[in-house]
Amino acid sequence: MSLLFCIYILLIMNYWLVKSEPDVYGWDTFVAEGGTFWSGVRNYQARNNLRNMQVGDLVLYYHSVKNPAVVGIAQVTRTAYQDPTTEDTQWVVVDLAPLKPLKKAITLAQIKTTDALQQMALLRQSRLSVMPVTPDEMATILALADENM
DNA sequence: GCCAACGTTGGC
DNA sequence: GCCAACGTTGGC
Repeated sequence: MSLLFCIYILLIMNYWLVKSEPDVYGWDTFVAEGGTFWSGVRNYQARNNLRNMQVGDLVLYYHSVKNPAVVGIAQVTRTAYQDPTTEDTQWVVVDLAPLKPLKKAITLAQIKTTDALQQMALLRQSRLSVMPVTPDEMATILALADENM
């Protein structure tokens, strides 16, 4: 890949966060399966976020309810298409594949006490299950997790 | 288990 | 269009 192309990819890349309960579909299961179609979203805002995902976008994988924390990074491998788990054509899924676990999981408690993360949708819209993450927020989380990507 | 937040449904 | 009732999510 040319340098210009790499720069272009970085500029158009978007960052996201998806929630899953570890007892329902945790990171380890996700890794064991090598990825999945992200089904079951039945909320318009979350659906719209799924529709805006592009192949290659990085997705923070968040465990909700039990030990709430960002635990890994996934990558979008296919853009939105009809959710195969319903006949209703208004719902979509994307394909996600695991990229890597975070060296250090970033707990919700930690996010709440980090100044640079106070504006995260995770804190402001607690019930949203698929949400955008800004490049600054992404960089902050990766730094906290000792990741240099 | 409790409760706050909030999206949806349905009566008017 | 408003709002009460209700169901779900998710933190604690």
